[in-house]
Amino acid sequence: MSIDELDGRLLELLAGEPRIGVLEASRRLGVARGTVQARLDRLQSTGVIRGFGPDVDTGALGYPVTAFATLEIKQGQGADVRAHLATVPEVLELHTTTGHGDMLCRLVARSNADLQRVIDRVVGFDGIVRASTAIVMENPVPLRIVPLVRQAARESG
Amino acid sequence: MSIDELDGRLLELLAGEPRIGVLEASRRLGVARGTVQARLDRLQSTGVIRGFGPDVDTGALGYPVTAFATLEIKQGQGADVRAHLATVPEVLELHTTTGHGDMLCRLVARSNADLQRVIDRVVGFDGIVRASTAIVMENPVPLRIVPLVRQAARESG
DNA sequence: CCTGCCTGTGCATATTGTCCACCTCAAACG
DNA sequence: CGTTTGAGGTGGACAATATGCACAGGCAGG
Repeated sequence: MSIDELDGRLLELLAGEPRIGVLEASRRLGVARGTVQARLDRLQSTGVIRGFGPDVDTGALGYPVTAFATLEIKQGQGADVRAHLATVPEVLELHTTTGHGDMLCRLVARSNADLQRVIDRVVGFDGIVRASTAIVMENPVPLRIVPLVRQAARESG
Repeated sequence: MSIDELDGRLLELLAGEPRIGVLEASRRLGVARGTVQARLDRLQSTGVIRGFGPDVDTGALGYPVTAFATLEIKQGQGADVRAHLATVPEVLELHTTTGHGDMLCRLVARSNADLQRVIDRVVGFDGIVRASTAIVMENPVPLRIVPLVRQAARESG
């Protein structure tokens, strides 16, 4: 289920102009519409493309502060902590990791002051032993997949 | 730029079924098509919705390993390091932060062994003093925005 | 009263999903 | 070695649907 060069170009095109339709894509890629349709279907059914969810800017939503928190969890409390964090809207993402901490989560808040409230809510839970927070100042490389897709496509051909 | 309750429901709907069109959305929300169109336009022009980029699963692409690396940067080398990291396809995201490290980046790799290669490439650069890596084992809360959107919508009404 | 927003509606155009027959290439098979 | 088979691409067709755009009317708050 690897990606070939055409898939790569298709993904790249979609990443650049997501609203473009199958027909327009086929024109730009210089292939038949059915081909694009088939590729898209395959990419979606193999799970390479999970979906086309709207890309929401939390800043514009009123949550301009982003932070990452590393959490240390009490033995055996993992499941409880996960459940707890899942109930906090400001927790956008949660990973369990190896290394010094046990979990890493991405938070947002309305302000630096508000971040304190969010953190209190996050760590105000029994299973969490320690938390260390890093506030994001700049985001020089926003989440991107095009370079990786390009590499994946190249390595398959 | 805040969000009202209708915007919230629209975003939620789009997040759940991104491929649905304006017409279908208007049916589900019980409002006129023009209204949905206007709301969508506004959400996009105010930047709340950045776009509808394809949600690519790096695992399905052949990069099942995710890791977060905290980097400590030599004074004044920030710009160079940013430029360096931007050239590494496996760097999906990069933030500059407060706290113990100076930067935090999200990496992917083809395998744990491959991760070593990626890390070597990332830290094999003059401006980087120290790096500590946390490998992601599980992702109990994948990137989500619905709960936050719901809260933002509630707080505006 | 006026402005902004939503509604319901209509229209011409473009796109979609889904068929089909045909072609080519490469791999599997006799 | 020649042949069969299958997968994938092509170009074209079709009805059904969605889109962009425009319009007039209703309703609320300033």
